[in-house]
Amino acid sequence: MARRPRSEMIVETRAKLVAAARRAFATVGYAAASMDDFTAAAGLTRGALYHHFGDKKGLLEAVIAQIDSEMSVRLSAVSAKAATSWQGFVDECTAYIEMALEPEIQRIVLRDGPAVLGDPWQWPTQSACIRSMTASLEQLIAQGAITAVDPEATARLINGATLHAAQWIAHAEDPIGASKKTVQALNALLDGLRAQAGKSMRTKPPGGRRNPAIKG
Amino acid sequence: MARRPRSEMIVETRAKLVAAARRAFATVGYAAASMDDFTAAAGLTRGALYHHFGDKKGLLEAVIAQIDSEMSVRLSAVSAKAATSWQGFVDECTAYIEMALEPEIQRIVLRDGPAVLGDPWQWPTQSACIRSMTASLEQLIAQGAITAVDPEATARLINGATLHAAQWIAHAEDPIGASKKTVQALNALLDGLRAQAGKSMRTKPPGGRRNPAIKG
DNA sequence: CAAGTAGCATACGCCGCGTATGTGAAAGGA
DNA sequence: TCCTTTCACATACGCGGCGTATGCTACTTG
Repeated sequence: MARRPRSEMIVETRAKLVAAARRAFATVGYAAASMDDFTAAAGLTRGALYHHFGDKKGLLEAVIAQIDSEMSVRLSAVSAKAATSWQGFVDECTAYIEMALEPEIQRIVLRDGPAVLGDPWQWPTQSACIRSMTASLEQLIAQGAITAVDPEATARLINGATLHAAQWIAHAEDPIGASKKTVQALNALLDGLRAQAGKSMRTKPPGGRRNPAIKG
Repeated sequence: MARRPRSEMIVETRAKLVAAARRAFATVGYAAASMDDFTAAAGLTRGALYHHFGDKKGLLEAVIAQIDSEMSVRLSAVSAKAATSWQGFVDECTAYIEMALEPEIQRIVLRDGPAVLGDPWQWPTQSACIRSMTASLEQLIAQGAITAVDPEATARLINGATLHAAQWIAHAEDPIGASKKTVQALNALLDGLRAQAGKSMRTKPPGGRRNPAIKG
């Protein structure tokens, strides 16, 4: 086989471990995932794991960091393609809900992550998404599009609202209906942020579809 | 010592186990809490635990049910003493934040609970708080105080917003300032729900204090 | 080419959970 | 009162998973 430098083997090993762990954590959960099992599935042993990540928690951190960076990329892509800042912000919120509907994100990032690693606000990674939303809000405030609330506090509130709602939607007996209701209610709440001048105008002009995201 | 009937001993044993587990879960967390340790702290052994609760998860369920019922009581007390339905609803939301600031609730109910037991919306207990807020919203809609959004979806959103924000506040470098900002932002969001006629009027008449809860 | 180092595997011990089994005391009937 | 049954709880055992200490091999560096 091709003689490859050590550095490449290392990143490949790390990637294989993270991938295997990610699969295991997503399917059976962090607690039930046996390190012997999923390292073997990656063609390695626990020795490699402890060498690279210190312990099981360290590996979970790496997995979450990976997922979180993917989320950040997706979020910025969504807000970038929006027509107005406000619409971009709303789209970002709905995109958040959509992502939180994915079982992998729910299980690893939203449930096991906080339980094992402590509050997510501590880990620097999660703050990427928060920072993105905070930046959007700051921009909107500067534009005078919304009332002058604290951007970070608002971002946290909206974040929590979307994440929790997503978990409800995912387990609802009628997920499609639940998501529609949620997006409607979310729009109503977000309208509270809009500057008084625009209060009578809803997120989208009347007649248009309320929100295209969360396709049934 | 007094000869007491068996049934009394049983409920006392259960109560001792729940109390000991609650203490252990709150301090070191569910995963790190050794059953041998905290049953011994209660003057019992794991035998009693398995007899009454089946397994460790069963005991966690019992602990959460206990905490949750306490939360329900506190919430309904708050909303009951409010002057108007709307104010009662807002107070309920802020009370939610206050409770979510307590380390015990954060750790057991908000972090370990979902990770071990699955999404909280599944367990019947948590729904008590949700149901309370849903009922408040339904009443407000019937009164025409707020726009006709779906009550349950809205309750979930607000619930998630307050819970997440509380976790942020708890770990913020300036918890007092963070809580003030959060309550302001929450009020702005909630204003989005108010019927158009009242849109110009904020949660409290201008001149009054914005929100008395979350005392600094 | 030799020495050092780092990536990873192997081996061992400990702890914690779950289950199977045992025991003593309360409940119930004659 | 005495015997029997039941049940609350303790004890004993085995298994699996984590963490660490140690060893081996191969790449790097002078």
